Amino acid sequence: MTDSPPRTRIQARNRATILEAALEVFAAHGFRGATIDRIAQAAGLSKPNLLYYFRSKEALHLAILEDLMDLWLAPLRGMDPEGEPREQILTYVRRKLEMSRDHPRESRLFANEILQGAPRARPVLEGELKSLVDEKAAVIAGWSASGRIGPVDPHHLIFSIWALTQHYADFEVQVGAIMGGTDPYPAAEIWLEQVFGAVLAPPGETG
Amino acid sequence: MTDSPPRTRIQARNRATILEAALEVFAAHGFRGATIDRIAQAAGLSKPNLLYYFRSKEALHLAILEDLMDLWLAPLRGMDPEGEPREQILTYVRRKLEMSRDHPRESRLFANEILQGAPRARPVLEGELKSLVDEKAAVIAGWSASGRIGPVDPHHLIFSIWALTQHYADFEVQVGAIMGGTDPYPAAEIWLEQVFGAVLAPPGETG
DNA sequence: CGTGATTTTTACCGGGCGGTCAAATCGATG
DNA sequence: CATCGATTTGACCGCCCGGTAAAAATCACG
Repeated sequence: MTDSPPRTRIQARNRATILEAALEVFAAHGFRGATIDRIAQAAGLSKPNLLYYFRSKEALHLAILEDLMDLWLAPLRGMDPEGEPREQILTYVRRKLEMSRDHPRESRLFANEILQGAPRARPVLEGELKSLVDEKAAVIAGWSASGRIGPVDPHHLIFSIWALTQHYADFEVQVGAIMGGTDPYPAAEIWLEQVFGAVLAPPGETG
Repeated sequence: MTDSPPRTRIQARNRATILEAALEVFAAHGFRGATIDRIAQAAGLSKPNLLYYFRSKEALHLAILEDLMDLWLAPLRGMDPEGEPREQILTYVRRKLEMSRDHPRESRLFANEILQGAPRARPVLEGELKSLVDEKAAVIAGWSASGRIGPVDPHHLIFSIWALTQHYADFEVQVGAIMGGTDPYPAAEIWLEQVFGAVLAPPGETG
């Protein structure tokens, strides 16, 4: 009754509302810090009513995680082995940065999960994520070996892209405290292009 | 009775033990996820006994935060305006990476705090941290303007150093899942030197 | 508009958590 | 070894939280 595609209009609407509210609350307070009551309130429902749609807090969190995975990995999946290497990687960087700007809650929810030791997401990390990363790392290694980009450590390059882009979402408060009221994203976009442009440049070139 | 320098040997020993245990538990579970009971147990004390040394969970967390601040900002403070620019920055990167390797719990505790919106650390961010960062950013800007390093955005350069180095502590589980059992730090050190070396290079130079 | 399924509400439970209190124990000092 | 402060313990409180049960309200459909 709680799983499987929604059978009624009400179910579809409420499940979506709940997921949205839960994303907000989980991202802001982490799993333990979030309470069903708060999520229900944010969704405009009573607690038992929410539990009518999701068996448990755990199930709700898991549902979000699954929903998010596709969105989250899309930019990396979109990196085309047949494309122009430098452009592919810089596009990946740009799309990841847009992800932080447009979906900071998703970023913080993931960050929370990983920080706590990924108690719920570990299978995904070791399965889907690892194989995708290994696949794309191989592509980058190929580009690097053929001299189309400079010599790079593909895995650490990917880590760097994650770290640099997600930082603006996950540590938003800190960035904000230091930058005052200034929106960091325009400058960040330019900066990240500069950083990765420099790293990817084949030896002997100058930007 | 709970504040001020410890008056007895027992107090000094127990306060230290508690802080150590609390660091462990707070880093692993966040503020809300950590329980006084768990911390007390990890410290080998009873819950009321712990509360004899720290008035409340809040006070304990705050004490840790204060204790940590010096350790945490030391690498940035150590950046010498009179030193050789490239070396100063690369040394900062190296020291920050060592911080992630040798003090991952501290890193994760901070990350947790910031992620939750820095409810307890915000004053420090907007005061001490901001002024230190602004000061060092000005130094870097000077180096950049005088052409001793390439043109960089000082604030975003600092953010990048934080993001890249802390990533290895805060997202350790994810890095571990992808790298298998391999220790990422040796490769990370080389990689980060490569990255920042490339970014800092004055135009026209080649590494 | 009646009827059966769906949705929502009200009331509640058991456990855990932050914190208190008073009594008991320990430990240094004379 | 007596004494007094420092330390530790056990018992407890009130609140919140995740989750349940069953009745009540609502809805879709003939």
